[in-house]
Amino acid sequence: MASTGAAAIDKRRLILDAAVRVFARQGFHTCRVSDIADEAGVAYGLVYHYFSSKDEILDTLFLERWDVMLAAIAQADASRRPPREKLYAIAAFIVDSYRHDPELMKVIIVEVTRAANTFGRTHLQKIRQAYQQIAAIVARAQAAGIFREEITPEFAAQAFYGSIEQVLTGWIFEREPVGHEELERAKTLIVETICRGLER
Amino acid sequence: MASTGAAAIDKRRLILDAAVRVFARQGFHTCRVSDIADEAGVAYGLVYHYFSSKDEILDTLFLERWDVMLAAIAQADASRRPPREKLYAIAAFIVDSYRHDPELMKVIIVEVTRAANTFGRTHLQKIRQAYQQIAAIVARAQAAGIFREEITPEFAAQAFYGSIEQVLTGWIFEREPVGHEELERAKTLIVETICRGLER
Amino acid sequence: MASTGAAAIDKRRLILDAAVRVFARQGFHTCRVSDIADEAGVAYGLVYHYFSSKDEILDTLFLERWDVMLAAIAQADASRRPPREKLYAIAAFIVDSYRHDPELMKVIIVEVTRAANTFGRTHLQKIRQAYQQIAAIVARAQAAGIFREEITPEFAAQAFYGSIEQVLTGWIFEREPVGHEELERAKTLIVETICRGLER
Amino acid sequence: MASTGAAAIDKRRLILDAAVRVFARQGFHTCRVSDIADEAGVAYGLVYHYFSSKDEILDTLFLERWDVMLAAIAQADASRRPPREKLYAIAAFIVDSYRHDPELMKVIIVEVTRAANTFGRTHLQKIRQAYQQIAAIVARAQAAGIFREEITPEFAAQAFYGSIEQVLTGWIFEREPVGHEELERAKTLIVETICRGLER
DNA sequence: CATGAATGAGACTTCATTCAT
DNA sequence: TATGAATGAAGTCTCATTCAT
Repeated sequence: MASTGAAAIDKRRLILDAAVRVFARQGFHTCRVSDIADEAGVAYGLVYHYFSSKDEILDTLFLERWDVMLAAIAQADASRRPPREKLYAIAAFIVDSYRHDPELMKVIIVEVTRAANTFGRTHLQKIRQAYQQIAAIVARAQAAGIFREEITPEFAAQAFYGSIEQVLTGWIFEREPVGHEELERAKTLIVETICRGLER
Repeated sequence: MASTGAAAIDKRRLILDAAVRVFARQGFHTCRVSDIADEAGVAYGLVYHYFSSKDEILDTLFLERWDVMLAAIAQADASRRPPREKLYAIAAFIVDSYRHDPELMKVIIVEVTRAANTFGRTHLQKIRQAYQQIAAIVARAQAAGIFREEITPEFAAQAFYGSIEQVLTGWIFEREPVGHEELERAKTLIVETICRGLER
Repeated sequence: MASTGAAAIDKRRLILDAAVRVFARQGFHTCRVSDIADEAGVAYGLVYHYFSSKDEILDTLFLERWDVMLAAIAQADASRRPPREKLYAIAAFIVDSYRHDPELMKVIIVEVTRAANTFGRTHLQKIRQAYQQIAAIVARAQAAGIFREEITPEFAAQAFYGSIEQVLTGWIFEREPVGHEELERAKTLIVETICRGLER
Repeated sequence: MASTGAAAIDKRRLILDAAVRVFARQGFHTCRVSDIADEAGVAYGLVYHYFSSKDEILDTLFLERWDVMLAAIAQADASRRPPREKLYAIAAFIVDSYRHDPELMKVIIVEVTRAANTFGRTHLQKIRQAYQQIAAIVARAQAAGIFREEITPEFAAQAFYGSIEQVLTGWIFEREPVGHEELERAKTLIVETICRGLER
């Protein structure tokens, strides 16, 4: 009995994971709820037992992951390391997120971040939080005299995050999987380029 | 005959311009073909006289604009100016494109990229061309000893374009229109930051 | 060309008439929109071209007919005849309505009255108007000393209308069509019974 | 055993009573089986332990109550009182039924009596029994020379029952609860009006 | 060119019912 | 008895596309 609890498959999780694969493969608008159910190997209706709509599935996936990222950024900022290392930690986290689950990152970048428009303003708020946290790191680095003042922290955050997202977008639309080497290299290139642009 | 051609309202253009506004407002998937016809003030069926499908309207908008951008990049590259100025010309062109028609830029950034996933790979190819042209500029700057070699041209192009796109995305999702000042400033910030990161 | 306008089949009307037959046969909740389309011999989507929902079809049928009835009651009341004749005119109108289109009356009595609960309060208001107009006739007959004062006009209207509706309900659920004789007889019986109960 | 039987809450009853409230509030078609379970405070599946379908719940409610009414009518008829008093007893029983449980009466009148259509013919048969018993009372009153012969007993029963039902329908769709006074008055008005119409 | 009625496939969502525990 | 997760058929509504005029 006790073991059942542990062994029991969490159908809700099953559905979420299936949704990631289906959204990544077919796109949110192009896929049908039945595709998700099929991919998860559950009955159609069960999807609606756990989620009130197709939108809610995407929302859930986004929020789950984005909150983890906000936490990672916060943690990077909390350390006493120099700003360049903080930004490296953030870049590394995002790149590793892609390595760990490229399909989920594809869904978040392609379907949510760009669609923030159509969805409620909630996501927009969440997304901005990330920029703001990064901007705060930059601002503090400026106050400490490490980064120069000419560049506004807001812009710096956009350049930093935009560069990362663009690199990921490139990988996402590549036909072949990206090698470990290239992933690691990207972390360095991003920080190297942007920080050099920001430092005194 | 000639006079009719000149006086007659170009309905096709009317439809395309209306589509930009509708796509920007409601999103490509959320809007209906009839919304476009209504916005253009033409009959429903006329849309299908000029375009074979809803997709084709988006394709047309994208290709029209993207080709102009590819030309602008090519032109920037063709000049004998130093690389920093070439990149400035490109950033300026994109920012000015936004100033001139923010709704069109919104559609291209938000809707096309997302659709690139679902639609055929044609767009992807076109989009890559831009990166490649930018990367070529970087590569030549490296060969000339102006940019350092550590950063690959491909990544440099992604960082450059990604930064711009992110800035535009920020404006796009802002509720209030962006001032002229900020637009001009963005051009400088982008080039300043990225080029400084790339230069020796 | 001119003839086309006249000859052209009004598809909207076709759908409404088909809906009456289908609602009468299967009941509003039990029938599908496709049943209506099939019965009307039109494409599924056309139903939604003319009506925004299944509910709206029922609404339309009810309002169309009920307004005619309200007009008939008003007209009966407008005459200078004695109250008994006014009530006879009303009973006759309703019975003749049944004779003319028993299916429509079935729909209105069985489906609308029931739905009055679920639907918005609009119908309820309309339905009440009929009672109020009848009650007004009674009230005036009382003032004229023709009907006795003990019975409130509101109750008299309910008894009158309730009797008619019950007779119709009987016919509606009968397997065999009701003969002309019985229809005519009913008019007299209703008025005879109720008016005798109301007169001094 | 005996104590358990007494102490145990009769879940079946709980479900039936909850169904009355839910059907009255939302209508039979509009409510879900889960709404009934929630209202009863029992698990979803338990409803299906006691009833084989949603329909059966409504059937049960109707039959339970209608049989009581048939018995009441039979009892009224069994007495040696004059016909007017018999009819008063019947009217009183129905009005008191409403007083005692207005929601149940609403369900029976709105959802069953009018829906007899959709449901099997069983209910129709039951409903007709009531009319027939009332008609029998009238017929006997005619044979005794108390009621006049011009009005057929069947019509008389319809007028009588129809008046009552209409009054109840009025109360049912009223927003405010009906006072004791009005309830009592209705009994008298109904019998007064209809019997006067029927008597010699 | 222009119109908008007509078509019908397709998607989401609901919910009665079943079933394993 | 009691629970509520699981099933999947069915229905409403949408909307891209076609077509007759």
